[in-house]
Amino acid sequence: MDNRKMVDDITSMDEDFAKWYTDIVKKAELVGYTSIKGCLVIRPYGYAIWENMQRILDGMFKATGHENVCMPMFIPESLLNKEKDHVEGFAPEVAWVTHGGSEKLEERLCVRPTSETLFCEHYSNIIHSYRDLPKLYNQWVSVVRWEKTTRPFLRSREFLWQEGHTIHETAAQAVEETEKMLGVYAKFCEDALAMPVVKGKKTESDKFAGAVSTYAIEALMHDGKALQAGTSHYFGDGFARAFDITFSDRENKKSFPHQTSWGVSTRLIGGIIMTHGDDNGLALPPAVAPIQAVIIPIAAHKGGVIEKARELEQKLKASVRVALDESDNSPGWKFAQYEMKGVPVRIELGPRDIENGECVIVTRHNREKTVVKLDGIVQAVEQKLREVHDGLYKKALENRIKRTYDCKTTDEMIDVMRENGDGFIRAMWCGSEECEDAVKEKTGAGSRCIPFEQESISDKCVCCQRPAKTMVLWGKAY
RNA sequence: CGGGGUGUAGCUCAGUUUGGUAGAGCGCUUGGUUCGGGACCAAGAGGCCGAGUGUUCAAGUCACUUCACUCCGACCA
Repeated sequence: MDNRKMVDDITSMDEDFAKWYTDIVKKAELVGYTSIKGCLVIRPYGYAIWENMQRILDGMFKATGHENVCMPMFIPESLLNKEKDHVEGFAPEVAWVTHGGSEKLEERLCVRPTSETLFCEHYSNIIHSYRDLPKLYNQWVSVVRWEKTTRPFLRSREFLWQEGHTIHETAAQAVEETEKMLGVYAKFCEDALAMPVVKGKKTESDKFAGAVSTYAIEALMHDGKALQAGTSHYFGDGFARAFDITFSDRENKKSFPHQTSWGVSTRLIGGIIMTHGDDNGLALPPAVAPIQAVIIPIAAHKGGVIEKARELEQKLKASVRVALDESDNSPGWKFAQYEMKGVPVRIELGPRDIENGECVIVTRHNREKTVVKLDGIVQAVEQKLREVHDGLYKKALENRIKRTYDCKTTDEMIDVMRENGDGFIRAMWCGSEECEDAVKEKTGAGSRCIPFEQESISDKCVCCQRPAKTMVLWGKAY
């Protein structure tokens, strides 16, 4: 394997990970800046990744019985104010519309930071009987949160996402939905994005504004920082009471329904970059890569090369997202270019290969070269795509395992992080908010989640040494 | 929101200290030679020096304001 760095205008990730990240999003043509802080152009290559993610996720939502809808982008202030915790959580970061044309509005409108309130207003209009339940809705929209610090994909002021909103007859059904959708997200991250995640529950202080409980999937990035990759919330009947959503139940009594919401966003693209990328650029998981395989003709001016390359392209087209680069850039330039863009598989085809009835296949994540017969090219490329997915997943999982540490005291946490850099720390917790805050204060690592898969590291709290209740996953977060 | 850094050609940057006709490399265009890891030669195009106000005979350069990007914190899902 050849690990030389082939692209010298990307900052090395070991030297400056943050700079490396911004270099990648610019050089791989994922985003462009605009004159509004934190509002980005998602360029065709970046958007194509999102479209692939959407297509796969949308299929999973449909398969679990959900319907797509679309709510307005404005929320009247009075509507946002109806649920106390919710408005307190979101008010500091909403953008307001105060004028229509030159007329000042009677009531200002906020640009949706999330759409719970709109869904609730709608539910109150359409739900009357237990026969109207459940409603399993989802929408693909953008939302606005006026963030102070912005970073492409990871934290922007406007971002694309999907938000699922469901409403159920019983609490048990809503809890089941919350857990089911978290599972869908975890499966998507692992099967489509090759990104291993930890499923867990958020602590009280960290849950969504207005939720009874919040579940999340947490991923560990290459630099040891955690990324919340998706969330799923159980609301109980709190929103229903605040918005007066009622139905006649099976005993003909007035009853409050139970709700959930869940979302993932373009932030996942940031997660892909920081999970799989290296000093040569992006490395995209095949399932979402806009181009899965690129054909590079060698000595394209020589007789028969271009014709053979086009023939190959046609053959692959049926089952692979394939591109043929006929530009007159040098082969070396193209190698570097497509590596930077993270294309999983490269096919080199030159006069020598054609003579032998073969071609060279190179996989992005490890740069391994394989010579294959042109006869079996389709199967060979499909096989290589699976290898890239598995290779990316394995590499990411190994990074997480290597960077996950068990600690019994906060001093141990500090030492571990100083010696090894950031990562996940598994440590016990007594359940008090004071200790949660103190750990963050002392170590810089906050609570990421209470993993579903519990293990007893110790019987005492990592902070106060009183009896521990649960194991918590701690880490520095994006 | 606090602290640092940066805005000059499409990109990366020099020029600012000491005010005096706008620079380089890469990229781009045209033609030719090349082609198995970022090729070479020749000719060309390309700028309201982030925006605004001020000082000055004269501002990329000095002062103030503002916007954006970026890093570190705080906040945040």
